[in-house]
Amino acid sequence: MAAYYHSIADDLRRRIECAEYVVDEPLPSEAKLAIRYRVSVPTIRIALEVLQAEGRVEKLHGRGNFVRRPEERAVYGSAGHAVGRRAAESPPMQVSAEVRTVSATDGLSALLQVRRGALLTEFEYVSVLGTSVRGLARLYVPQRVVKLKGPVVDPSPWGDEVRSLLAEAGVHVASTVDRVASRLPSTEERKVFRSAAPVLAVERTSTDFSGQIVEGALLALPGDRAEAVFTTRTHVEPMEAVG
Amino acid sequence: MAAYYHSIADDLRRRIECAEYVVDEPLPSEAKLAIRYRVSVPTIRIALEVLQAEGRVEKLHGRGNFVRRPEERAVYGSAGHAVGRRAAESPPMQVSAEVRTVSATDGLSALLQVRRGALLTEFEYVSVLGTSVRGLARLYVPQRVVKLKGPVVDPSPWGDEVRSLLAEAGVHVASTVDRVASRLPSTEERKVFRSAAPVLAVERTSTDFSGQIVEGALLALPGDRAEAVFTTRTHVEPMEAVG
DNA sequence: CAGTGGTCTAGACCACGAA
DNA sequence: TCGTGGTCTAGACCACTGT
Repeated sequence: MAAYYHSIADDLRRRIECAEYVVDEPLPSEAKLAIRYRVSVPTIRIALEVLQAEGRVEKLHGRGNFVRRPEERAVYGSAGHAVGRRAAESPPMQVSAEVRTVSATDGLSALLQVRRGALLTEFEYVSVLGTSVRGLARLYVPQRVVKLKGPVVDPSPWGDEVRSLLAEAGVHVASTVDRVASRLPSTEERKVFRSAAPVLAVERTSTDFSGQIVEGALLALPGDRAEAVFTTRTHVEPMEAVG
Repeated sequence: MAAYYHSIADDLRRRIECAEYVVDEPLPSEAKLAIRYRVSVPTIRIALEVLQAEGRVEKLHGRGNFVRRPEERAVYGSAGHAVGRRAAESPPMQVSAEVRTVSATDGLSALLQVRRGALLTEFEYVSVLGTSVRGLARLYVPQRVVKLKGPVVDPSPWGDEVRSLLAEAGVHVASTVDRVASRLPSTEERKVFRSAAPVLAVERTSTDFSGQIVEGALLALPGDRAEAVFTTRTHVEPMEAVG
């Protein structure tokens, strides 16, 4: 009943932790593993997908399945609130940003609670570590709220500049909500991430003190090479019924 | 280049959104879909996995692939800070809780920063909606910090009682860190969730004002039927470099 | 029992990367 | 060019569900 590919994944995981396979080196090819475990290649591939989703293996097309450390994943932290020891471990990434004006699609209109077609400033961030993409971030600010201008210089991985730009324009964020879900990558994401591993999808909205949504963001993180961290400080005084 | 299973997934998604397939009704069987799209069954299955991970389809062994609404997913909110409209939408779940004493394994010892073998009070929560499990939560409190006692009555889905018990014992949580990652389910989780969909894995630690870890938790949420939401309130005064 | 999805096989052919 | 992983086929057999 316990699928055989799980036994294989467990065995490979154990061998990786025993350093039988070296970090940043490829495992034996899928064909060889199939022979060793006396199963077909697709079965081996499913076992490797399990390890990939754990961040222990990175599949590189045409090269092999490389042993990785899950601790070296990139870290997304809410609204630039850098967090604890993990943040320090997150390796420095190369980030590129583009700014343009778009009009709200159905999805964006629901996220930002603006009418369909409303003008938005879009900030598109791509974070890269070495040759591997660690995150796609699209931030949106309704131009009704404020008309921000690019370009963004020296961008941070998750678009913290937008918050600074908002503050400079006199728009202050009071509260941010991050929704995190897991899904499989879209065609585009699969191409960019070069991976079919599950994606951490983050939907974020920031509101000002009047409750108006002043910023929204859609992030896609490759689940095998990134994670999300949130810090909540408990107030000393027990407080409010939220409303 | 764009895998054909993605086209099939896109087509099915569109038909679902056009209400060509009814919510809570099964799609045509995988065999029939394979004939309709002129592909083999495994290809159809991959397309359905995409929709499953989006929460649009629930696969039920021996019954069929049922159309679902992603909005009806259960919501995990950090440390019981119920959140916005989404929380209201999260349907009420049946929750069972067990309390026992365990000694720290390697993983728990790293999470809680206690020595291996240290005694811990474990709270195990299982949340169910109808017949579908929506979350597994294991909370740990080092007995060195305080020796809590069960049983827990009328448990909440994510173990908020533990926080209350801590407070009653004079232990106050100052800060909570949630790490969210995506992985494929373990053998056990696959059995409990009855699904091979990606799991949202949450590692949580709570510290008191002295920085000591007073509680830790490991949560597994079925990615196709649950999501995580975090709310961050921005302080009015721009503050500290965290360190 | 019949119909469904779950796992697995033993191939085929294509796309990618390095030499 | 050759070895790698990515996609897909056309089955087989098992497990689960409802009748």
